[in-house]
Amino acid sequence: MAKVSITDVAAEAHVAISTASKALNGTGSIGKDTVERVMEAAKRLGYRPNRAAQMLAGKQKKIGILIPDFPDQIISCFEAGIADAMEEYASFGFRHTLFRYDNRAQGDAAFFDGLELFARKELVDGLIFTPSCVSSVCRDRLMQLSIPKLSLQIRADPTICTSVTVDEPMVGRMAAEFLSLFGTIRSTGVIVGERNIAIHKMNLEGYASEAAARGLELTAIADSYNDMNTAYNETESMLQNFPQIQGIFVSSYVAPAVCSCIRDRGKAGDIRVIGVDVYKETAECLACGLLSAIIYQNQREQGRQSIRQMVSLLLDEPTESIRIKPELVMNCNLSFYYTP
Amino acid sequence: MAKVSITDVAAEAHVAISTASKALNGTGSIGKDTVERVMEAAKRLGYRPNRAAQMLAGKQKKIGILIPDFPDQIISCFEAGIADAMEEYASFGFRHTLFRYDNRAQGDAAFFDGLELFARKELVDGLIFTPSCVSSVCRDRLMQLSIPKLSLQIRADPTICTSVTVDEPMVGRMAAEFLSLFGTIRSTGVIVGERNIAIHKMNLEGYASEAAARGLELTAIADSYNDMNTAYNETESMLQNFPQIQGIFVSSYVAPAVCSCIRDRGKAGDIRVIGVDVYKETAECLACGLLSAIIYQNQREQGRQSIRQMVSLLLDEPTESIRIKPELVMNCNLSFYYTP
DNA sequence: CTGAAAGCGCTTACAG
DNA sequence: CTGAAAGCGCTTACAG
Repeated sequence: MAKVSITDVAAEAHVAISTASKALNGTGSIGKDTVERVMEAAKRLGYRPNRAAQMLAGKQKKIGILIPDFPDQIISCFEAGIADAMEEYASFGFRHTLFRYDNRAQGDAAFFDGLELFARKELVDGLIFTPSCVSSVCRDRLMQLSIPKLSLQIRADPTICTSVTVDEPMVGRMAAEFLSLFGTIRSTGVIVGERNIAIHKMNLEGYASEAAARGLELTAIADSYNDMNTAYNETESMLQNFPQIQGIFVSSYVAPAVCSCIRDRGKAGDIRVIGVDVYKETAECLACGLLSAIIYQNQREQGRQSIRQMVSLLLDEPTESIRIKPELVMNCNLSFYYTP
Repeated sequence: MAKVSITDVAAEAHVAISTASKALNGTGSIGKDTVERVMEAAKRLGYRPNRAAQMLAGKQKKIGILIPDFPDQIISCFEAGIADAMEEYASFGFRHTLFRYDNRAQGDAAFFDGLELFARKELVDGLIFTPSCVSSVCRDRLMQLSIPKLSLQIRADPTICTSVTVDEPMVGRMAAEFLSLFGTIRSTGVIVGERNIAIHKMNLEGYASEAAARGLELTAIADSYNDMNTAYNETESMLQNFPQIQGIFVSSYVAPAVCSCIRDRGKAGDIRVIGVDVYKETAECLACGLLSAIIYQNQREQGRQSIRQMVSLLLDEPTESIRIKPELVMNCNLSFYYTP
């Protein structure tokens, strides 16, 4: 099976190489039947384009990345994964520009500004973004962009583009199974980010179903609105109102506040807490035992895969949304996930 | 920062492009001072070779892979990871040939045959292998091969080549931490493959140190010699001689036999078992609860990374041995690791 | 709508 | 020891 090149395809279809190239890529204007003939020839011969040659001949592709800037430690994980993958592709001719928008600003203004930056200057060939919004305005604006798009971290409407996210329900399920392992826990509580935001809802649903299957009771649910103080207070009232609770799952990055509250109330050791994501504060809680485990949402791998997907997109290969697997972090393997 | 190419380097060093190329790659024969001048120019300009162009111009690189054929389900995981990565690199011009040697045959004959196959025909530019042996003969034979080499799954003598393996001690440590989570387990046993084989020894040492740190007693150790019947019998006598044991770590793929024995003796539920690696039988034990968790030695990632490393090696980039992180598999996330 | 030609950045015979 | 030239497989102005 000798390697078949575009020259072979062109010959087989009785056209010039340049014509074959245009037909294959859908660029320029070529006769409908010519396209058909070339496509058939390519399929018959089992033609697979040589990426190295494509990169060398075409202009260098540039990937634009638009992500939030808070919370910094977690966003940095995405960046690390992106850097990982880019290092690999950079030597093949891919470039990238990363822009962080202020996701604590009023509304979605900062997100749109970032979008304009990339779109107006036409300086990127593909865009990876984390939407700050679900509004129809956002949707429309994104639809206007004719370059390949990919949503990172937050699942986008599939009619807009494919997504790379963690498997959200699995995060909750793993937390529930973990708490059930102890055998001694019966009543549990969950502190989510904000119940009616899709991602947190999915976390919660996963937790609820797995908890039910394992005989764990879901006694109380509270929203932290991603705020440490709120989380502390909600934990306090949860402990007061439901003294039977022995396990808590914190599905956003406020687990340290929950741990503080439990320690302050002298309940450390009595209540098992499982949080999400690995960063300085959760790592410390895990090390000192206030946190029994962490479900790592694998931001690094999410970042890495988003680049791979975008490269495929830019090379016209078909792609599908993917769900990255969460990983359970205990004390001994923490070093694989976090270095002070 | 405009992209700097070999043309720029050649100009800066006042030599022809072809001379610059040879100097940079150490091919052909060129004056010592010329090489120096080119190298300096390259460094000054921050030259980074374009891989796409290298692949296109050079002859297509072929990677040879020589791995055992037993146990099939586990070796297939390595293969899957290799296929993953090759799919990516194939479109850039890399090829590969995989050969499985019979690792249940007499001595190391089959391994050497495989080695000869690749070496004699000179049909590969780089070799990834899983050594069946640690003999000095093996060592010498490998040293003779002048192509880039990489040891997969089993750590090779670093003077021979770099390795891609799991973090062996961590496998044991995670098992110990997991068993300690229950809070009710005090006395534990370990069933290893073969105590004086390096990889199993490292598993055991990791387990022992983490167990000690967590107040777990390491009551008994037995060798299974990777044989199901032996494992069954060893478990039987362990249960008999040490009835106080409440947790068992099985560090080779014979966990199903250990589970069977425990079930047959009516001890299911009383003794927590944690095994390694995900395949049909362990997946079933996990699903039915005989196994409480599995430490996945991430063969797939090992396979994937071995290809990436080899690609780097073939492109003359520096590499270091890497230790892949094991992952804890519970019931709910089993689907990420195994599909019937 | 189609094709001949230049060129992407490199390596490798080949000739000096 | 050094260099001029061909060519890897593609894309993209450019000319018809």
